[in-house]
Amino acid sequence: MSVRSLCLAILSFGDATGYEIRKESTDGRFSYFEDASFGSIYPALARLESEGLVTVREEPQAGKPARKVYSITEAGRAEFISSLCEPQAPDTFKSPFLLIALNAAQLPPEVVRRALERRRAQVQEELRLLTDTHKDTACPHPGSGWTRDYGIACMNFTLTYLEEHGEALIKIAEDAASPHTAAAE
Amino acid sequence: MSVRSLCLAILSFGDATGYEIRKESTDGRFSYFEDASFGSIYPALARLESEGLVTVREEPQAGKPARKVYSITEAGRAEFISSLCEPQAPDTFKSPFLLIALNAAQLPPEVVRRALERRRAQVQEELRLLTDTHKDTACPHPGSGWTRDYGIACMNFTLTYLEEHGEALIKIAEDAASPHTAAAE
DNA sequence: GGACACATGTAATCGGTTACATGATTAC
DNA sequence: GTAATCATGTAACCGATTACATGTGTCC
Repeated sequence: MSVRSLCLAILSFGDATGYEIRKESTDGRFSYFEDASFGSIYPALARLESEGLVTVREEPQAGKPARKVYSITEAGRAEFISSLCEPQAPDTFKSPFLLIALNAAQLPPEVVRRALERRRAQVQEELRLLTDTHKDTACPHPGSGWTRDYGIACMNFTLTYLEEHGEALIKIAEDAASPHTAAAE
Repeated sequence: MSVRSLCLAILSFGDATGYEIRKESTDGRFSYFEDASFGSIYPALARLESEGLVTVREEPQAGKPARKVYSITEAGRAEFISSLCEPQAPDTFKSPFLLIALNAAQLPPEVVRRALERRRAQVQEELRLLTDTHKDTACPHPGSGWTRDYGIACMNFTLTYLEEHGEALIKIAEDAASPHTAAAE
């Protein structure tokens, strides 16, 4: 998914500035689709405007550059919906954590322990974000409820699994670090 | 994670050619870390060799270009291990499927149904790959057992969730498509 | 006869990141 | 005082993809 489609997707949920789009793609709900930086968002937005898929309205502010609030047009919405109907790309999961886990026996136990803790914290943070969302949004799209529940279920499962099996992974690292102790056990 | 690190990671598990590295990164076990194409792998391998992190040995074959089998050196292994000790990047999950789910109410029910089916098939295929792996590899790294079990657990959970809640998502699309029928129910 | 797996490599291109440029306001 | 948030935009750079170039063996 390109930054272009990302902008369209976010704007289909409501007006936003380039700044806000970046925030949503990095932290917010849309982090599950693509994250992008300013350097790609601003040019994408300008191009979308020249193509008539979005419109801009400037809101001057004292001291700051004027906010440029973008809205999706009918043409933009149509392109977005039709892009969703095309054959979807497969979901991907990239895990630096699993690479550490895979090599647990070659690493110092503290590194493995830290990796586990980082991953746990990350999952918990995502869970927090997901459960927070449901308060403020009064069900704008019915799909967002389903999606949120799906996310919460997966994150909860992961968290439990990590808590239940994390020690086993640390033990792999410890046993490899001092095989004698392991043999004595 | 760069293609460079990916090559080192794969070679730390055993010798391989550029062709094999690509296969493992696209389909195989290493698809959880990064996938890369020939255009990036061959130059990366050449550079790693010039830096002394890997060695090559050519195996001539009749009719085909000679296989260039790469092996990791001690220096390469050291760099790989030390890269794992550095603060890890967060795990990421990118889901074209969830974008469709999020917009279920705006889409034709068949599109949603197809998306669900595609995702289900994808998870099942990953599961098959994971369960197959455990036969042929006679526990080379202890970490690979843990990683595999983790993957199987997550995939199984996802599969069950999709089977149990898929219909609800399709219903969202159907109700939005024909609100009268929904009201009559 | 055509598609696909094997096998390596280069060049053009492109999408995106990083760094730069600018600057007020608010919180610690 | 210093960091973070708000706010936009450009230019240099870079990593990676795509397409191209070449060629055999095997399966359908």
